Amino acid sequence: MKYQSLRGMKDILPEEAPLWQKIEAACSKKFQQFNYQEIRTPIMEMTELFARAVGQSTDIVSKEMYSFTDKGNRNVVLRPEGTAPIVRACLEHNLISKDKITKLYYFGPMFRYERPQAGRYRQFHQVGIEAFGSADPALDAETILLAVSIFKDLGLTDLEVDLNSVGCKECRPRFDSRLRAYLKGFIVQMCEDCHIRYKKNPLRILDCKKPTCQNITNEILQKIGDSDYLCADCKDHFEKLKSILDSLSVNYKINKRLVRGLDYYTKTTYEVISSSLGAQNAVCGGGRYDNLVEDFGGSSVPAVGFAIGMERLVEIMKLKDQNAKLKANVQLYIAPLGEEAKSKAVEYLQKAREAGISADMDYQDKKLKAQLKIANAIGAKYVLILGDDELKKNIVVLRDMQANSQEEITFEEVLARIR
RNA sequence: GCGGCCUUGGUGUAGUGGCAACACAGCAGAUUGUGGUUCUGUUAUUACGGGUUCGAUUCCCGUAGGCCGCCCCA
Repeated sequence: MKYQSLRGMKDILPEEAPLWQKIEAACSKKFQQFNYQEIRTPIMEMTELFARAVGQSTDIVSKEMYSFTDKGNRNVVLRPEGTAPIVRACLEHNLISKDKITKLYYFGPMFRYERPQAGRYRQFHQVGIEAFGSADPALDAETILLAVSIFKDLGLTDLEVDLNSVGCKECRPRFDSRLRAYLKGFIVQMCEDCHIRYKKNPLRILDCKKPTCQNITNEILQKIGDSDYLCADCKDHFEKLKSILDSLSVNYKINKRLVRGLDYYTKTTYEVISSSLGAQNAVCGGGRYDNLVEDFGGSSVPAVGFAIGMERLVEIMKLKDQNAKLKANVQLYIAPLGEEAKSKAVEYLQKAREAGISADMDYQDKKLKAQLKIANAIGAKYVLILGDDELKKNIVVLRDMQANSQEEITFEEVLARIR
């Protein structure tokens, strides 16, 4: 084979596309119920946008961006995530302010130059939401509930919501230095990556999966207690969020090791994870980002949002529902026999379609037998057979494929019958 | 970016240092214009490039891609 798709990119084939459509439909229905509006931003942005929002030292920015210079010598990237472009668009078009709530959703491809693996692609798709204008934990809860209800609508039950708070710009630095102090004596025993994290982002050490590192952090997590490291405001926010979720009967698990890799998160962070996905188990990730709008030069507008990974969601759906494949359902298949019949068939086909009937015909001059075979394969309900005899009599043979019966009627009667 | 495993028709799988096998799908046919069953035929430069060899699909090296783990995340 001469050409193949680029590494980490994949084709969504007709067989799988209906599943994507089903998911997209379920999402947009929910978004509307929750009063979110769609926004579509370009897939390319200036490099700086992400360096600033996501964080210079994060993996996404430091090694995973598809960046290049365009013909005008601009530094551009294929977007690695959806939040930064939306904040940019909102500020550019004045969509947000601290006096009003703005709720948006998006759907589209994202790009990260990583080593591909199951559930991890270089081009992948996210559906996500962003809600601007309120620091109320009830809004955090709304976003979590929205994600959960989408999964529920899709019939997915074995998912787990992990919840944490990473604090704000007041308490996070304090916690970082407290963590460093705790870890100081143990750091020599820890892994290489944790040494880097110790300097760059000590919170991430909690997220390390190596047993030796976890043993050390286990003790620390116990010492730290429930949410002692948070300031009064963040602690109150976290407590309120938990009680709202409790009152809504949303199941969640506090996971103090949940630290997300994007620098803009403050207070609430959460993930929805599936046990059936292997290492790449997060189907949805989100949280609050109260400083991002201000960092981008806007006024101080708090915000919260999430993103769902489409490929991973599709994967779970496929595991759950092996026979989710949908056949094309054509109502009428026209089978002409001979040249004269073919031109009449083209005319009938167009009339049927204009009447709102999904219809198709043979374009390969196949024998009747072969045409019926195709009609059967595509799941046609009726086949209209048109040969010299029928042309003479100005009627058609309408065959009911399920009932295994057929009759001679006029084309007008066919339309009336099927419609 | 690091480590491990893998790559044979459209799909799923055999197999051997000497003609590449099977199933399913596809297409064609089984006397006139009738499908979903049956039968017959047909469908591959064994991922790509190089090396060893009289001869490589098989052994070796490289490349590409996939999968798994790390990292990270959706």
